[in-house]
Amino acid sequence: MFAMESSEDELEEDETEWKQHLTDLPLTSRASESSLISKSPTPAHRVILHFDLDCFYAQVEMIRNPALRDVPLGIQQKYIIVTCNYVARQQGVTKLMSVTDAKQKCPQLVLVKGEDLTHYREMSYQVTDLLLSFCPLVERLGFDENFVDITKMIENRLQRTPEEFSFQGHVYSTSSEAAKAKASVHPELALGSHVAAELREAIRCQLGLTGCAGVATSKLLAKLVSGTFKPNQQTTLLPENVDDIMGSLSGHRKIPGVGHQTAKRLQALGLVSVRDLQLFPLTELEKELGSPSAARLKNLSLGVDDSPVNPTGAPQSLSDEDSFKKMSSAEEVIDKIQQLLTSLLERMRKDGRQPQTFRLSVRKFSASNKWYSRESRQCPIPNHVGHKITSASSDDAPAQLLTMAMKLFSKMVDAAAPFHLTLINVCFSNLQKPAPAASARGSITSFFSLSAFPQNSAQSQIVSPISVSDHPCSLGAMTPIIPENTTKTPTSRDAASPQARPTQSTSSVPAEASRTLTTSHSSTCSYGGDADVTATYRLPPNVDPRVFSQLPANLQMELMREWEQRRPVLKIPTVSRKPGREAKEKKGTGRRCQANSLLDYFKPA
DNA sequence: AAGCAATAG
DNA sequence: GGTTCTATTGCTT
Repeated sequence: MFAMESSEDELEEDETEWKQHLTDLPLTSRASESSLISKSPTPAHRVILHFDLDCFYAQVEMIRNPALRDVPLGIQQKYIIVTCNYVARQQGVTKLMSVTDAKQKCPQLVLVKGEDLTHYREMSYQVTDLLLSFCPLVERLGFDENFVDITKMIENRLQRTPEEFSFQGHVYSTSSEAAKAKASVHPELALGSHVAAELREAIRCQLGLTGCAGVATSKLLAKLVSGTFKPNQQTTLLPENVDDIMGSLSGHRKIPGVGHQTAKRLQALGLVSVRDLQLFPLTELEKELGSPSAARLKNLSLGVDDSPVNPTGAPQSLSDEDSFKKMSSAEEVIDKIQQLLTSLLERMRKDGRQPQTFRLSVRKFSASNKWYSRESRQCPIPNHVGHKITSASSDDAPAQLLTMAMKLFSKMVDAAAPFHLTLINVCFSNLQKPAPAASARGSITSFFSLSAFPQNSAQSQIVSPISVSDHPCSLGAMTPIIPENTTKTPTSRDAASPQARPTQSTSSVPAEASRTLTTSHSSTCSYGGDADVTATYRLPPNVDPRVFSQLPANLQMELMREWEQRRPVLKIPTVSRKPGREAKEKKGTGRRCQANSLLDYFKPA
């Protein structure tokens, strides 16, 4: 906030020298041009949308309790206001302000506790899913932002109806009069602005949320431009104004990807403004940051970003954490880990996937090094334990995980000596897709869910999205909330049908399935490469070979790969336990006894 | 595979 | 900047 203002005088002298280097820089990436297998070489002009919900947590709470609409509202986590509504902002409350300061600024401020992210997380995924129902290329950034690559959609629509558009919303640094003339120069962006407006309207009428959107040719530019008019507005950036918007940034720290550490290193080189970075010789920058980072950063400073919108899919890890002033006793630690595990296990069970690794993190207090330092230890989750997490019947998963947690804990903290923790985090990662149901119906269902998620970006691009104006929301007469669509759209990804992240291996599941899939599946049986596949591989005992052979070949391979993965490769002995101790823990004779045995971890060695 | 640093909202 | 409660990516071993 108090970053030094750039003193351009010092740097002025060398500018001409630097400018020469500047001309050597490729202004666009040529990477895709040399690709031999390029089904779709990245088009010259992409259309990227960035969506950013207004004060997201506050909006969610105002939906849950409409009485909060017109009062100054702050969302409180521990002793800080993490966000607040616009009524509160008018009275001087800001993000990340301490509760004390906020109350002083605004005595009538209403506070809602926001440490439990459940509702925010759920609403966040509803927004992403809604966007996914229009277009398969959606990338999440935190809980309240999404990128959408609508290039294909725009191309299709422009070919079909080459109608003339003006812009919806603002156009960066150009008057509405001038914008009208620009619409024919940049029809993709003009159309993009209309798509952005319709998607914002869909989010508003189906979910009740408002937000900003940015329309541009890259993620970088879409994100930078989306915030220029707030709240609940949108703006489009034209290519001719790229230099303007980059120059408008108050410093290189404002470039997405330049965090505190990078900013410090740049400042050590005498660089403060974005312009400084643009003019600094790449070779010099490489010495400080390494070649790939330097090139990327320099391009970003010039407003050049060819990074793709990577479909996010289901989360790669689930974690739960709590922070506190001081935790220094064994009993507290055990109790806290138990609490965290309980809620994390419930989330894990709803997700349906099976975690393969478990991590425990702590933050230790140290007066000198108040700095952000966490330590963590992780371990594989033995197969039998992993299964108990999802198959809800078994009740002793918590106990086993607690035991594992305490083993990990003892690797970080010598509990025999005094300790002072300020945070504990538990995390499941390496999440594996659940085994598909064995019945025919189950297999068909999993066909739906496997195909419903974009498997990779190249394939997904082929999807011809429904026209935005076909969406129920824009038909006006439709009731909100439930899209009247077909069977299972990606919109309905939920606890019942979690989607694992798209695998990297190229699956040939037809991408059109995500949109054009209807109830008629007469064709699916025609693939039948039955004898070959079923003969060469062993199917799990609960799978009917006849049903399996009727599945499309690509799905068969998908399933085989999964089963290969989860086959009892071997017991991983990393959590080695002594037989005696294990026996003692297994009989859950009660919480008291359990805790007592766990306290062993705190005894002197 | 493990652990951490950096970045993000 | 760091607070909070997450989540991702990339580096290093």
